Amino acid sequence: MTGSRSDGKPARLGWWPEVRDRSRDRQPLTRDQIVAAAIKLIDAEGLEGFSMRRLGQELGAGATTLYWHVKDKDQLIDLVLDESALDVRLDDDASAPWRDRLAGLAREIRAGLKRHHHLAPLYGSRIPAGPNTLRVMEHVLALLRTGGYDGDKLLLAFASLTNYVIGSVIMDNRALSGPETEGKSLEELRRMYVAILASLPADAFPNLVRLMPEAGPAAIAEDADFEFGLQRLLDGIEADLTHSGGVQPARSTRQCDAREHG
Amino acid sequence: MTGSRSDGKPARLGWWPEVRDRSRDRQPLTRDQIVAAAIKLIDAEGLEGFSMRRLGQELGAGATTLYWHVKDKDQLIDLVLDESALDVRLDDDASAPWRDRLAGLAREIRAGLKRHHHLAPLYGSRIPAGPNTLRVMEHVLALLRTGGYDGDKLLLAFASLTNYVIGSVIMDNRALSGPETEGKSLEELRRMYVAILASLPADAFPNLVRLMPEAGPAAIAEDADFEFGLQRLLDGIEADLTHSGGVQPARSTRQCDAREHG
DNA sequence: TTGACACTCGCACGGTGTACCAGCACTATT
DNA sequence: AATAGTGCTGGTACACCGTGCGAGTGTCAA
Repeated sequence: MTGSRSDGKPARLGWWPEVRDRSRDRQPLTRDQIVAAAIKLIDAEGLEGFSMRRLGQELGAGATTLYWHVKDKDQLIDLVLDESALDVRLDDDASAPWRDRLAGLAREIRAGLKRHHHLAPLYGSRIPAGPNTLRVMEHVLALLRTGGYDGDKLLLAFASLTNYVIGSVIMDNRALSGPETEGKSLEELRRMYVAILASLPADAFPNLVRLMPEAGPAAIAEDADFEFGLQRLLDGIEADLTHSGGVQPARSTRQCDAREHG
Repeated sequence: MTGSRSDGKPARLGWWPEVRDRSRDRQPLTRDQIVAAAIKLIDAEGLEGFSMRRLGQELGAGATTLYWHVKDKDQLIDLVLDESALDVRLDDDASAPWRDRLAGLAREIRAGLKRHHHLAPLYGSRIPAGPNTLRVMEHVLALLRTGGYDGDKLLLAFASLTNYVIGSVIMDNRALSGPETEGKSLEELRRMYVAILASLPADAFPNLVRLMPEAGPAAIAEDADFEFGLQRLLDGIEADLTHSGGVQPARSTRQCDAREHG
């Protein structure tokens, strides 16, 4: 990737200055550059392959140089997580029915997080509060308010949806990115699970053994489980809103800054 | 903790054999002992404080001794996770309405996992398939089948519930076990979040700023969000069952080994 | 010319997981 | 009784990690 280093040539000392990363050698490194490189590195090699030394190397810099721009590996990861939240697209169609908008938003968040699926395990241990993450949260809250949620229930509905979406991303990730599942096709994965479950003792785990043979490919399809549960959750939320006097038609209550005109 | 070692006494050599961990010095170490000690250590000090050297020390053994009984730190963690699944209590009241049984089961799984809340981040990166975990899964599947689920939808409903429960445990954990939130009371936590959210720019995040002041203590109460979403999810599931011809009275369909007689 | 400042990075420390292997206490076999 | 095996222990060593420290660089202001 960097200039050839070990190819004998004396390389015209000082003329073509024989360096690795031209773009950096004059300008100082930037926090943004570091975060971007970190995301790229993690996307490419997963969290295992991510270390400060390795990242420095990737940037053509010494490992400890990074500490001028960033307090910690921890802080860097927080920055990475928040930056990755930028990949959640928040354009939603304000003319669509409220429920569809909410479903679409949930799907977009999930899709955005899955764009950097190696980050998924990190959601389990830190609570990001960067501007980009907050922007996403704000958007969800606004939409929930538009639907009629308020006070206690706004918080409860918000947390429930978050639980579900994050949970689905995490569960997906761990099913798809183990060392032995990495890069397998869906059909291969299905066969693998069938084999594993079929090997279980049928007397102790009758339902597990029957599970995969009975379920067709549609049930294994990407997002199928997420979509099913999402619809059930929205069923319940909708019912809750109508029951408790809230309204769910598209454009009734106060706007609450839900970016109706995007 | 161990016997006094450096207190001058010759210690009656060989009579009271002056060792640290009596129970071990004759019998060899056991994998079960190791796993148990690992859980205890993680419960006490979190994942940070857990290393092979530290664990060995805790057992009065050399660090590398553990590798005779266990392949990897990775494998050890898998064993720990599966062992911790034993703390999920699966006694349910077969005479209760189906929906209540399912809710109770979900609550129990969540409660069981939260008994070792330091393990929560690990659910994000590995997919446990030990006997105890499978036992829990089997139980959920059996109950879902009792309710009328089958084929594709059985898998979908199972995955949805799992997503939600695991997600809620993970989100809870990360809200409650950061370095700055550890051991705070609920009221303190609430105040903390209020302060954080209140400090945000109100024009960019109007709904986030209003969120906490509007939500009363009931919305912050432990399990409140979990319970709300669970009920909404079950609303949807129930509706789905009645709509698609399934039945949801308590004791109708085939038993499917749901341990009706506990 | 002299500072001050922004920035880079080599060195070193204390930690990690774990491969390797020499050693121990038994038990079974000769 | 001597020997060989076998189950188990743990010390040493290696490669890697995050990161504090401080000596170095280049640039710009005074």
